[in-house]
Amino acid sequence: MELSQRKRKILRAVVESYIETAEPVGSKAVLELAGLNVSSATVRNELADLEDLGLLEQPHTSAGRVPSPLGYRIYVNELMEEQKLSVQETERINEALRSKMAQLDKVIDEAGKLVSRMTHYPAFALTAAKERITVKRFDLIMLERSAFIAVVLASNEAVRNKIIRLPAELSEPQLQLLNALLNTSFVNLTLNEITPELMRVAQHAAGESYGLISLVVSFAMDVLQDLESQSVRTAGVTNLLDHPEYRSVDKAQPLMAYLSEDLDLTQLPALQDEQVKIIIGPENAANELKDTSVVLASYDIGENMRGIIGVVGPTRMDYAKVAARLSYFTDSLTRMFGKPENGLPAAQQKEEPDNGEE
Amino acid sequence: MELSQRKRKILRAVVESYIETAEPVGSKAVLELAGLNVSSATVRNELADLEDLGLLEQPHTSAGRVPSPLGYRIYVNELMEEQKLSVQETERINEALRSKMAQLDKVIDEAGKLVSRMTHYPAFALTAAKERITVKRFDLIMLERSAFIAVVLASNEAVRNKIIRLPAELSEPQLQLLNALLNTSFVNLTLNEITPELMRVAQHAAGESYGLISLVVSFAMDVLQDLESQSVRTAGVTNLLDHPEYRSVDKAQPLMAYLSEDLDLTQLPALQDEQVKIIIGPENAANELKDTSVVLASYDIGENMRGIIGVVGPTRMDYAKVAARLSYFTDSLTRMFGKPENGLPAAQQKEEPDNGEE
DNA sequence: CTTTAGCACTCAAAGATGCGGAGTGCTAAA
DNA sequence: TTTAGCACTCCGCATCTTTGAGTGCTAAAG
Repeated sequence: MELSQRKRKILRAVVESYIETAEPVGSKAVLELAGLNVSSATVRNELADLEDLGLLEQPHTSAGRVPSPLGYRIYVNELMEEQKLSVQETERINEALRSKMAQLDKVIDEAGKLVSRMTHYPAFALTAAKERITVKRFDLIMLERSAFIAVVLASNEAVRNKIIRLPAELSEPQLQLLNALLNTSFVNLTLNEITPELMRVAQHAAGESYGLISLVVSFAMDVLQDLESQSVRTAGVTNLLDHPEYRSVDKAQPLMAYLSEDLDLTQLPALQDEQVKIIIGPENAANELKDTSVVLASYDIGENMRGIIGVVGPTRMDYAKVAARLSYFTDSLTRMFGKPENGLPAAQQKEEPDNGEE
Repeated sequence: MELSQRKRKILRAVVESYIETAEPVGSKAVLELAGLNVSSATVRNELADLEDLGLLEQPHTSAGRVPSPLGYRIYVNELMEEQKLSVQETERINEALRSKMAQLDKVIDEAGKLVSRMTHYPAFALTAAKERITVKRFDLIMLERSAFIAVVLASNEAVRNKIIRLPAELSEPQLQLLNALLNTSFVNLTLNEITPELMRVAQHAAGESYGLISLVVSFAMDVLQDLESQSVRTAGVTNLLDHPEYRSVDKAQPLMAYLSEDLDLTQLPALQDEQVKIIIGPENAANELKDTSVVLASYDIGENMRGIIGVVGPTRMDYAKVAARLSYFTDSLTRMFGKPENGLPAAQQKEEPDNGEE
């Protein structure tokens, strides 16, 4: 479908005005905004054409026009101009990243908050493993005679630990033995490769040990589970209330509840690398989002993890602004977590963005 | 101030009816609810008296009565009946505790969510150290030639770790030396006892080491800071919208923003042991809460940590219900985290509610 | 002294009415 | 193809009215 230059100008004017004011746009307003040298009647004819094409809608006869989802789609694909961030703004983002993101664990949490604050829309953030995660190494640290710390290093460089207490005492050599056994039998296995049989065999090899093996291994399994599971975090849900389409509680409530409680990630579309994806209204798989738009972007944490950040807002969302901020933000994150090329420079910066534990 | 028996009955009827319906209560309604054998005119006289005493208010002449904050206070202190939880409900709570709270770290998070779900009001949860926390022990685990894991065991039994990468290589003996030095110089010190001088001295004692000491120690300081800082978590904020006093966005928005972003804990009153505290409307220190009530209860995690859980709602909150659930919940938590009396029974249960790390 | 019945009064909430204005579609002329 | 003109539509807003729940007061009864 080819639109005339004038129609494109008009469509763009309608979308941008509606984004700004949330009021239906009339022919006179278009005239000014698009800077056309024709009369309002001409514009009206064009508007009627655009409506026939399904790009605009009329809330009722004799009201101005409002973009339809399809209209937004065309705007986003063809008419929208890339927004540049101001230097100020990029600095604010960088500053926030530097100070808040030192701990890997806090990334998801803080990322959502920051993006939400930047855009004034609710945001969510999640990370997911790119591949199955395994235990790279076990370390057991003696604490007292009847307790030790189990430290698990996972394939994605995450480290987790737990104090394990025993119903009996244990000697240092025993612990060493156990440690060695773990490091030979349970390393480089994905979650479902760790079978009960394997446990039984190892148990047997260890001789006694009060089911010690299984205590440590089941902790390791918890860790793997946890690392592989996507955890979502939602932030800034109350921002919704600032936008006129959610001034009524009846409108806002279901969406807010969905966002803060049942956000369903399986409904997200696949995401290409390095790309901002915009999903407009009914394009959303989730019913709760049929009247809202979602802007998504992804970032990489090292080699094995990837995260997604999304912004949710009314279809009348300022796509240009949100997309610009989101893509700058995720780019910065990816850069920040870029793997140290040769294995050592990370520690040279004063605050190392390394793999840390909470 | 002594209230006649009849006045007490009437006050109670007004409060309970208003709690349930959110509508001003008229003389006829009181008549039925309180089961009095007098006429409505008599009740009207009594209502007028109660209003003079400052326990009731009238939204406008010729509307029914509504409890004043003082009225709620008297109701809470003298008239409210302890609610019993149903067996079902206690079972639901216990079940949730068992399955969700295995990890210490998740307690705050989950506690807020659970309480919010139980009460249908927003809830917040936090923990705080009872005393200054110190590092009990350091362990350094060699990873590769230029990286190791630092494991810090804190005095409250929390364990934290971090991978530390170096700009140069390091031998196992060097690492051992470093480890020993840490365990002699930086153990049992509170955050502000770790001075720059101390660091310099240790640095010097270690000879070279590329500022390694300071890398590990500053990580330890981060950990101490983190463990001592109160972290708050808010949950179920959107529940507010279910209550008629927040049907208008203008009412709901500021409170929701306050709860999810700037909740200020310093404004909480001190809390006695084992007690549910109810703060009604203007009794709150924070301005944002002047029109809402807060129900607080505390629980203990082992010996050194204590947590607080709070529920926020309109002054017309179902105090009896909320207080009952909250106190049952915190009691259960305290019991669950009760220190293993003799040091070993914790591991005997199948899921040990022990000190774990995320 | 307390309680009651009766009555006039008040006020919010909800419906009815009317008007102004923004914006349209259509027609006929340029 | 564009434009001016005009009748028409319909929302939003303000005004007015009605309704009904609930009050306070008074005067009589217990």
